[in-house]
Amino acid sequence: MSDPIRRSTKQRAAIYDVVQQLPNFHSAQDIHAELTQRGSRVGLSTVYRALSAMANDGDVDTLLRDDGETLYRQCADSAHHHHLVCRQCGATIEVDGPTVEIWTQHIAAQHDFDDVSHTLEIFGRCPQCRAG
Amino acid sequence: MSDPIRRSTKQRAAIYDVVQQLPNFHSAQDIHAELTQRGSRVGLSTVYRALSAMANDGDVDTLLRDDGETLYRQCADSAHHHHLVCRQCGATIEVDGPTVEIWTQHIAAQHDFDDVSHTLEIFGRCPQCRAG
DNA sequence: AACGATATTGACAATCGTTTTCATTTAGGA
DNA sequence: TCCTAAATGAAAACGATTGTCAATATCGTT
Ligand SMILES: [Zn+2]
Ligand SMILES: [Zn+2]
Ligand SMILES: [Zn+2]
Ligand SMILES: [Zn+2]
Repeated sequence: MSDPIRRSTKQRAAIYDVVQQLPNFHSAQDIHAELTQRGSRVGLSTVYRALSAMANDGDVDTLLRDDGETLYRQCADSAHHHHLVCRQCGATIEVDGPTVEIWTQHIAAQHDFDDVSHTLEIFGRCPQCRAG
Repeated sequence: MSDPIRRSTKQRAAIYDVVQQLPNFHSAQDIHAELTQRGSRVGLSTVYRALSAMANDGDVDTLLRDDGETLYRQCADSAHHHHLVCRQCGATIEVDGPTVEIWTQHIAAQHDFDDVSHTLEIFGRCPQCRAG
């Protein structure tokens, strides 16, 4: 019933470092490629496992791409927030919307829904990409 | 360059009917199974193609599940709206949030983002499921 | 009604992200 | 050091979706 004791490994440390250092959202395979690039030979399965765990623990944010691929990112803000993401270059800005949070609560209460959560992402084209 | 002329077929009509009649969100495979159940022998590829086209034309709404599977639904409101979805039974309520719409515009403008869109879904447990 | 160009279908294979398997390795407490 | 369970990774399995392509069906034209 209780979760197994978690041991610290070279691999997880390496994965953590990469996620920490990469800007914006990246796929598990991206991160695995980056690790390989850096000479860290870590199995792809391990990368998937580590990222899932980190996301589960709330240590990293996840973003579901239109095609279903999951992207991971280490955000500055550990509290609940959302993202404004450039569709073209992936530039990501963390945004906060107290009003939206309240609104979702309202809607849920209004329909007598329980145990509420929500997903919200804003997509667009950043100034750099518009200029380029 | 121009799109090919679209011809109407038995298969697409059958798919359309099923989507029209099924409540809530369902996967392409769900819909294919329902068609088979009804005795309509339609290829799975055709179901995928038809649903993609319908979604593309804005005739049906789509919802990305956590695991990346795409769900389709025929909504009553053809205009832009969002959903309050029961995590357990899939019961879906269409909701409107003018405030949220304005807020996303604000955020985008504030960061000089262009060509803005957004995704927003609310998940929870409906009263029926709480009772059950 | 028959024709012909081409849009559509569907069985099947291929793709691709992700998960599982399981034998081997490793972390960390005794 | 020793032991046990956690962790790894190579490879296979998985599952949703897409591509292939020969056969079929639609629809404007004759
Ligand atoms: Zn950009
Ligand atoms: Zn929120
Ligand atoms: Zn429910
Ligand atoms: Zn909206």
